[in-house]
Amino acid sequence: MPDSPPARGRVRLIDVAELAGVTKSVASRILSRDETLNVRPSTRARVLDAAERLQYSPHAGARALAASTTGALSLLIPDLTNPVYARIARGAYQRAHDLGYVVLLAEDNEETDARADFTDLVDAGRVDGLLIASARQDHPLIESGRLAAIPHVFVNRTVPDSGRNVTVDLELASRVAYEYLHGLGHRAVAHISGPGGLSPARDRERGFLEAAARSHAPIPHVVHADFSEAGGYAAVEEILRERPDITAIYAGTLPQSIGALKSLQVLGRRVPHEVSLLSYDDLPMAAYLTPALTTLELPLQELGTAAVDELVQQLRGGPPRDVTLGSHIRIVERDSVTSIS
Amino acid sequence: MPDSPPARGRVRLIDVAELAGVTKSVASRILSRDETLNVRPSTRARVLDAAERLQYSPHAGARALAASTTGALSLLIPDLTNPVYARIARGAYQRAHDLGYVVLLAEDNEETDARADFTDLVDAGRVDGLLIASARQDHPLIESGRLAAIPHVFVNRTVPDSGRNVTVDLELASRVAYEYLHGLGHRAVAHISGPGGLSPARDRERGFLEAAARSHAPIPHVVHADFSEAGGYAAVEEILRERPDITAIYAGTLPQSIGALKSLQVLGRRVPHEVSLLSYDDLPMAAYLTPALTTLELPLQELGTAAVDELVQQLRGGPPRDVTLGSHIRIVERDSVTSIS
DNA sequence: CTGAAAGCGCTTACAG
DNA sequence: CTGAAAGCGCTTACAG
Repeated sequence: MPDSPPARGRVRLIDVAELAGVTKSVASRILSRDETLNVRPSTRARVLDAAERLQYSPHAGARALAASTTGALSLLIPDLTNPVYARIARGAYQRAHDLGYVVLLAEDNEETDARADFTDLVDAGRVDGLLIASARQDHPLIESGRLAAIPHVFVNRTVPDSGRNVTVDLELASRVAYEYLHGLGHRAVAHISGPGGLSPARDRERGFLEAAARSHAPIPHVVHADFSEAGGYAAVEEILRERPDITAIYAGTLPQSIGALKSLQVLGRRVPHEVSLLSYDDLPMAAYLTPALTTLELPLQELGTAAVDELVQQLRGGPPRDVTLGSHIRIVERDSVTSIS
Repeated sequence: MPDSPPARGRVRLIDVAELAGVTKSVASRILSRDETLNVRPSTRARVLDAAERLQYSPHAGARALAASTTGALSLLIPDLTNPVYARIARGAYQRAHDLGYVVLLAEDNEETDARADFTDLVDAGRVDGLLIASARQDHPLIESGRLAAIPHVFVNRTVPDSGRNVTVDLELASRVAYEYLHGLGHRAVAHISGPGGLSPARDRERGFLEAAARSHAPIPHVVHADFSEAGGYAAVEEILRERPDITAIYAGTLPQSIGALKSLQVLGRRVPHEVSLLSYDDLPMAAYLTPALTTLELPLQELGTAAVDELVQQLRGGPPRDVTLGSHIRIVERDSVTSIS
């Protein structure tokens, strides 16, 4: 018959220590998997067993105070409604969990107060490190220099010279995109990029242009637009006004593609027979649009995973470094792209 | 010339106390806005000023230990990629921030380990309360009884007899939907509901059926399907097979609507001329589909706000209660619904 | 109106 | 191989 658990309140380290017949010190070291510790196997077993029976879970705050380590990471994303980030987040959650960390997700964009988030999470000592996927130009956190105080990585964006960018090889991805279109005979192609100088957009754009140059093909027509349906819609209007000869469009995000599709339809250009549309990033929805979208599939979950790996390496004293993911990039062929006959 | 901040490490309560020339006790009480405290206004001002100058931010862990209060709430959502939850989350974040809480978002579904999340967040003492929007049947947390230990509310779902459900009035919403279709002359209508007995789906369905009964109209044909594009696609196939006379369909989620649209098109039924499609929940994307989707707009952000309000009331000692949001429900008319001529 | 002191639940040198 | 003790940064009765 097992001992009855403590009458009320949380079970503390002292409770498991007493159940196991040791002191807090030993119990603590055993439970935190201190490798340098030499204990009799039977003692270890008793402690582990006691913790199990009492369902012991250490108080995060107490541990944070004593060891100045929280076991938490924060993931800052620019837009909760964007599925791209949801998938990065999943990869991050899962890996963090496996490594014994919990990840706290926060939305961080122009409407949101980055300073406040930072205070609530970092200054308040709730997290050990930051995964920053919030693609803002001149991000206030970067400019303020406050990031220096805490380990961090940039995910899916690149901050020049930071030496801690974890990204998909967007140039490679865009090259794959270009060469796919080129291989189908398209020469008059356009690209719907992002607004201003956001790094993912910039990299996609550069890769696309370079691939065209490498093929000695005409320079693609690039249009800057919001990462939204409305952005894609307006971009297509502009493209067709200035370059009515365009036969293929490469859009930077799925919402842009949806807007582009609509615009093409309103303007009476049939997809793919008159204009082919290739979308960046694959999602289930792409298969259900009309026509079903041909897309570029990217290793987003892996991106989240890699970002956590890098951050945890830093927490363990390793140096920050850039990581670029180049595999798992492929075209998912559906009905929105066809060859030039 | 201002005093220089402490040389290194975090600034602590004792630092601001010393700068202000008082003890930690007083500083603590002033900074935590203890209403029962009588201090000379000048003392209060000195302390507040010192905290400001030193950029003092209390250590969350230390506070959690001493006061057993964390200032954090956790929002559990079933699917990060679903924009419905993103909008609830936004409402929640914003209100929580205004009330001095931080909200920690976590994805909680079948693939995820709810027990682990609970341990990491609740047992570890990282949060004061839970906002549970994860619409799972027989949720392990509910069954285990572990929720009894922590204040919580259910958001956008209803757990019978829990007395702490914060929801949009889905029956009302579905009644609005039904009456809209009915008013346009539709009598042979179908509803794409959710899988099994999930509470939001059940409530939508009931409201829709009741509205039909109240109008002495034929009973709508109800089909159960996954909350996904594939679910909507399959549902339409089934509907048209069994009830080829249907003139209008009411879909429970936007992804279902996208799948339904595709299915209708593949089966050669023109929308809206042969079949009208009304979608639950409005998002920017709806306007860019073809045809643009007529939708039911819901107060999702308000739902997040209300949920936080209720949870915080509980934290302040108030009793849990059910809250139903009935306003801000309206039809956004676009091109996927037309009248019976 | 303000201060001294205990205590929240841990970790971690330091002893033995 | 194990224990005693200090200390992390707060809050909160309790005194005065």
